[in-house]
Amino acid sequence: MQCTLLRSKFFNCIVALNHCFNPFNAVICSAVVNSTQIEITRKLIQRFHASLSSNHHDKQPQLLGFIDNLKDERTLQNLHGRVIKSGSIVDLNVGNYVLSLYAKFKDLGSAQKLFDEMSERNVRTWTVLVSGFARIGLFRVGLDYYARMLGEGVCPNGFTLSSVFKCCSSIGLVHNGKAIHGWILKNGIDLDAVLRNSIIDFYVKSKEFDYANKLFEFTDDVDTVSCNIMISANIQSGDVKSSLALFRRLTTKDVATWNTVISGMMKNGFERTALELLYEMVKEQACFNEFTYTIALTLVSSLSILELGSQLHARLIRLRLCDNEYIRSSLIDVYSKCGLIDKASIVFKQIPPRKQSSNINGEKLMSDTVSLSSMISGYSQNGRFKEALEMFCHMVSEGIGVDKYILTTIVSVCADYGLLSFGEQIHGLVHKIGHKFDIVFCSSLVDMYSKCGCLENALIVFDKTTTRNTILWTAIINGNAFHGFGREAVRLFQLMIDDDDIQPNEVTFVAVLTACSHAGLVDEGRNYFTVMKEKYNINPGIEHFTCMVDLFGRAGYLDEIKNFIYENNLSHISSVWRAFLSSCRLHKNYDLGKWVSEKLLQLEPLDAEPYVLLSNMCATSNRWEESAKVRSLMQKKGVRKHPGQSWIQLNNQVHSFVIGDRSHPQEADIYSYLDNLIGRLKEIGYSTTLEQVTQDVEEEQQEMFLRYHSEKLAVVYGIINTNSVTPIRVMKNLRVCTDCHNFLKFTSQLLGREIIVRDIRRFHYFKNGVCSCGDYW
DNA sequence: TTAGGGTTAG
Repeated sequence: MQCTLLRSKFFNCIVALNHCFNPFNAVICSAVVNSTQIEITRKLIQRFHASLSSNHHDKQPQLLGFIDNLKDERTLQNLHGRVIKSGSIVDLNVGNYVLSLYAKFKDLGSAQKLFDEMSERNVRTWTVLVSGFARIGLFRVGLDYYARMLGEGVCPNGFTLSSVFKCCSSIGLVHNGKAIHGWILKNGIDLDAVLRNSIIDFYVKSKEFDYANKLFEFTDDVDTVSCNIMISANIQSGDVKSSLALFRRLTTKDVATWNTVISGMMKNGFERTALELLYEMVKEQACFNEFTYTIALTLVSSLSILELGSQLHARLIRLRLCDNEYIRSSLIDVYSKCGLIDKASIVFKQIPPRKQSSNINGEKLMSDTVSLSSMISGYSQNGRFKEALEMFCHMVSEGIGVDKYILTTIVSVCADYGLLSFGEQIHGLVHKIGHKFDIVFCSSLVDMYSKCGCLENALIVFDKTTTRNTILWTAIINGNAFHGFGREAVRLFQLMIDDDDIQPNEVTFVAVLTACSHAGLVDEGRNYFTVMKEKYNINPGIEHFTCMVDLFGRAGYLDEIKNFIYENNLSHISSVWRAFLSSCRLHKNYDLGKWVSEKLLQLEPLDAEPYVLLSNMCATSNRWEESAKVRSLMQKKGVRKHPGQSWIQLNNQVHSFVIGDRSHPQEADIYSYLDNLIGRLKEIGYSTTLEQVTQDVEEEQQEMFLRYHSEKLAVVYGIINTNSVTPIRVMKNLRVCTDCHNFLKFTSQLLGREIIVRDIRRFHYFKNGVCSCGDYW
């Protein structure tokens, strides 16, 4: 019934369309066809157009009106082609109209073609091109047209100049914008509201807030748009208070006012205030637009409020707004940051087949690069490095342009995954394609080189980065801490504060406390913990408390830890007990370890670590029965140990191993070499360290548990596939065990090989039988 | 006039 009604309504529209050019019909027609019969309507419009005789040129503007309403680019192209073919152009107004529609449809390639065909041009013709290119982000091309326009003696109008100001502010041509403003004043050109607001906006975006303020103050007819720009100006200059005050004073708020203030609060770190304002907006029944939804989703993502994100998603599906690129990428981000990467992937896969816009002046414009970037980053945030890398490689092989966001994410994937050679290639690629090395990318590079074992390269990148911030400094401090250079990390921390006058943040203190802990600098660590609270007003978080426990524990101050935990009300924080337990193991304090594991198990009954550490400690003290009891309890509760995994990158491939792994194509060579190597190592003093074997079994059998640990397999794979001077770099997802540590020391001595192992805590450099950690890890 | 993706710890 509904369908018949719709069809009859549709039929009437078409009849009306065929008989007259009443725009009212076009609106009805557009409303119906938007959701149902757009293809048929398009054909009818084309047929209708074809039936027009050449003396119907006066009808062309009306036809263009239909096309405009229907957003029908194909018919526009058809009309354009037909007119060219018939040789009957196009009066200037029709030409300008078609041109503006191309610009509206963001098809600037066709616009340029038509522009070249036009025998007559006026200021509007030029302005469509200037503003069209500004709208799609090709600001330099827009300015080129502006320069050509001036060269041909055409005088710009307010619309042209508005676009020119947008181009100038977008590519940082502050002087040029100021010069044009001077020219306007000198020539007494009328500043209507649109042009005036464009100039204020230009000054705001160029961070010339004084100029913006002056122009705003001298404005008699202050409108909502200029107030919105000033709210944004205050927010950008960090004056949140003034922007909120102006917002509250404004009686006629539009959707942009709300959007500006909500996104401004969010960008300044006041997410909760932003959320309250969003609810206030709903309460006041202000209408959302696509910008509001994007801002709301970004807010949801930064606060990880999955439920609100899902509600917004449902509404966006109902409103058919999910095809908006901003909304889609924000949705992907919401699901990624809330840990639902598969849901993010579903949203990503709903992108229609890749649209590639015309190739303009050698620049390929790709749609939805940001969604791709969000997806890569989502995979990375959710630990799915392989998928992130695959997606990146796919982009490169398809010739899809990568930008600084994607490159930074990929470098950070290389850091987490320990892929030095891949990370180096990205570094080289950025050099080659001439991307600017911004500070975010550099921080990511410093971190990558540190985490891949190349602290020298991290230092080179750090030294070359002249403008430094807290994150860059923290990355290099942390790199030194991770490599065991605690004193150097502390020295850098002092340099950062004293010489560079950069404020440390909470992460910097985690790095410096870790450095103190690994270097045994107990007094310095205590001092920094106090300084953090008293001088920098940073309240210690879980990470800082855990670092302090680790600091005391490594230094053997086990009794002090107990007091520290209770004095600071930390008994509910499992990471603190975990660090305590590790210290008990390190100092072989079985009784205290048992007590600590019980505490930890009360908090984390499903965490494998306390069971494993406790059972290891029992085994070390030959309390096999107790050790077995712990293991059996673990099994009964269904707790599974996180599997140990080691990997090595050779020739652009990652080779992963687990304990006793037989899946590698070279497994026969690996095992035979390893067995032979262990025999040779025993001749120079290596013996199996049994303290980490947790089973009550015969000694020979115990040794077998250790013999094929994943790091041994990965290192042997490296030895047999590289020349004798290449350092072997292996990554491990757990802490390296005592036996493997011994094995690696003896191997480095026997074979004269440099072996670098990154475990979950730090780097170990094995050379000539010695490890850089000093057997303290 | 208002919108999206990237870096340091865990």
